[in-house]
Amino acid sequence: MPCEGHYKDLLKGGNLKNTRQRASILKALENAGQPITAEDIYLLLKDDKVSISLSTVYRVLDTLVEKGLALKNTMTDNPKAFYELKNHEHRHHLLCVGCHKMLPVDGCPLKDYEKLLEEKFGFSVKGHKLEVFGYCEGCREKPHST
Amino acid sequence: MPCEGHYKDLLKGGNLKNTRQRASILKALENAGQPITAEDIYLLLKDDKVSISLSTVYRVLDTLVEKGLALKNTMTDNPKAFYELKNHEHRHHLLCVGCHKMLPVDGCPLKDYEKLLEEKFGFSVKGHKLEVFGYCEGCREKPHST
DNA sequence: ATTCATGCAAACGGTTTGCACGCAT
DNA sequence: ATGCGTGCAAACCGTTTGCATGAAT
Repeated sequence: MPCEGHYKDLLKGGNLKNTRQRASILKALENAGQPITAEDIYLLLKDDKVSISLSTVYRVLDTLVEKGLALKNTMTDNPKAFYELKNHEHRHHLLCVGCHKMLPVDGCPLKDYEKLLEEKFGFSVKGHKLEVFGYCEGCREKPHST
Repeated sequence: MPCEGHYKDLLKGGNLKNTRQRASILKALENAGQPITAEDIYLLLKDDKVSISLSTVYRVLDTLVEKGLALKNTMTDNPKAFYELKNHEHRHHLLCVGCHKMLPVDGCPLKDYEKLLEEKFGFSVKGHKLEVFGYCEGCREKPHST
């Protein structure tokens, strides 16, 4: 349960001025607890009576990613980028193509694979993106419900 | 070494008219042997004196994907979509962030993982996208060459 | 002859950018 | 006081679409 100053420190660590917009975006990302889009953030903050512009959201997110405080992701067949805080454990998400929910899964199946790539191909792995899609438990029983 | 009629059959199988543009796009995808963008195809065909428009390239690619003849992929930090023929073995690519080459890797580390997801979460996996990035053998020795 | 594919140009949508103003330091 | 951050509106760029023409069946 982080206090408000929490965001302040995060920002200071990146040599970033502690503005209301930036702190609000960090808070929104943290509250979400899963990847959300720039527009999501924009609307969340509007609801919260935080005055902000969409371009600022994009600029702040870019900065956070650049400073290593956040992660950016895109998924095929959705032009919008998703952002998440780089706080929590490394994890992936299952995308239900029925209800479009994202199911977080802790742990990562790729650790050994990356080691193998280093050894076999001399490829120095810096990161990866994994997108698994299919039907969640609820939707697999009624796959034509949409 | 497929003959020209090869493409014709592919198209017929999808109830698609056998046009010069479609056959050329299929050929370009096959020649490439790795994921390429719509613009890549457009330029390749222009060089080859095949008259075609960019929108046709997009429309044909969409159709091919829809018919299951091709795969579409997007990578974070590159807004362009990549397309490849769905001919060959399932495989992934290593993206070098130094020289931006794509290194194909046969095989897939996710088979067991997908089985696990089915069992543990009741999630019916339909497919996945994997993007591994880092430095290739050539670039890891001179990572600041760009 | 009919239906489907193509080319062109204009629209679209998410993201980026230039510039003037405002706020954190 | 200074420099970085923000808002606005316009630009950007990959992609999509409407419509009239053209080609495959």
